[in-house]
Amino acid sequence: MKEKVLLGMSGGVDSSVSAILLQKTGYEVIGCTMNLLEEPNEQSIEDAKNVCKKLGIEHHVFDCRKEFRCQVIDKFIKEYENAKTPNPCVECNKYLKFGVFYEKAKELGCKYIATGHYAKKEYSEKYQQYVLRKSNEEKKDQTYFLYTMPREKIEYIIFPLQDNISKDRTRELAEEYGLEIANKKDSQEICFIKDDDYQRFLKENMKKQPKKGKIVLTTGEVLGMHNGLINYTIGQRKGLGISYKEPLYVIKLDIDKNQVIVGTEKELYNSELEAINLNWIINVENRLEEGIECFAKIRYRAKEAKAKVINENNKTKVIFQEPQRAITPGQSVVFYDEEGIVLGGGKIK
RNA sequence: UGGGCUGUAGCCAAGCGGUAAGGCACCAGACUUUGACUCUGGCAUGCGCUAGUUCGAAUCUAGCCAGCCCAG
Repeated sequence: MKEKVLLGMSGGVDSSVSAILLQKTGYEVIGCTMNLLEEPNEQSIEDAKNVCKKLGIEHHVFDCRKEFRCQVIDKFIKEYENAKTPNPCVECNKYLKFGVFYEKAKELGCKYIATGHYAKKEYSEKYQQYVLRKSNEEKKDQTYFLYTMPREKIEYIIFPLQDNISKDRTRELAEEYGLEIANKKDSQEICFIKDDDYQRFLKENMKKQPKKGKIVLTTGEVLGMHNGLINYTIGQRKGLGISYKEPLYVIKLDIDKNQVIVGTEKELYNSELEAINLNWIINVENRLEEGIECFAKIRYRAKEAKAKVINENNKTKVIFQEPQRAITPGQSVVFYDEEGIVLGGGKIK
């Protein structure tokens, strides 16, 4: 009997091609689209349905609006209220894909769940367990968003694209199989903000309105005014509206004084951070007292950097060999071993 | 009021007789399953104003205007 897989389908190229690949491998595929938004993207659902129809597989739409609202959107807003810079995609994977979606799969009698992520799952002899590993397509690798995956669930997730060499190849496959969405643009920006204007979104959805405050140079010199901390993030250069002899970047957001602290590029570098809300995929917690040597990545699209993760005074510190640029509270830090296997990750405090 | 200095794009600023560098800011695009960063491109027919000298003036001359400083 064929094993049943529940595949999350966004209506995009990656998840559609995933459906084909799963089917070819011999799974019984059930497609599903999670409806996350108050104003659903009908086109996405339609596209996913059409692909399923073409392949002759079942398709379901799950209403996940409530979970998405409270686990992703509300948290996103709250983080900004605390002068952090959240990454909603990380939360969405944690609560929706590995949470709601996984439960739905069980209800439908599926042993596995699958997504169109660019990431690898494999059994590791070294760790004697299933692991998450960086995709061969380094540029598209999405393991950064997936580190919250519970250790025991890894065995049951499938990334059909994992042996695929590239995004271009994915599109070729879509073309070969005659999928109409083969040339659909990659998704990007924040999915729940239609016009990509997250500042407007926050102003409309925050309880307290952002307050004006001072923009201060690291020397203490006041250079101008800002329209609310929500409009800024660490490392930001654009939108400061200040002219200076050299480019200025946001170094720090001071929530108590309601100030944006700016400085020069070299003031952006730091060798240390504190991580919270950690999730370890590989069981290395017992080595945290002595420190774990690994490669840490502080933002999507950043290069991993040699670092040591160590517990000190009940805090988890990450100490980098080379200072890192613009370490930003609210973003995630993800740890890899030398082979690109995800050890775990956490949030930057 | 006398003496000195300064006036180039939104800001800073080169230029010193040969046809307006650069930086910041801003705008557009690329990149991107978050926000940033980054990259590429755009951005003064005109140099406080008005005359003049010159083949040619932001550059020299005169007058005027504005700001700053020092004297009273």
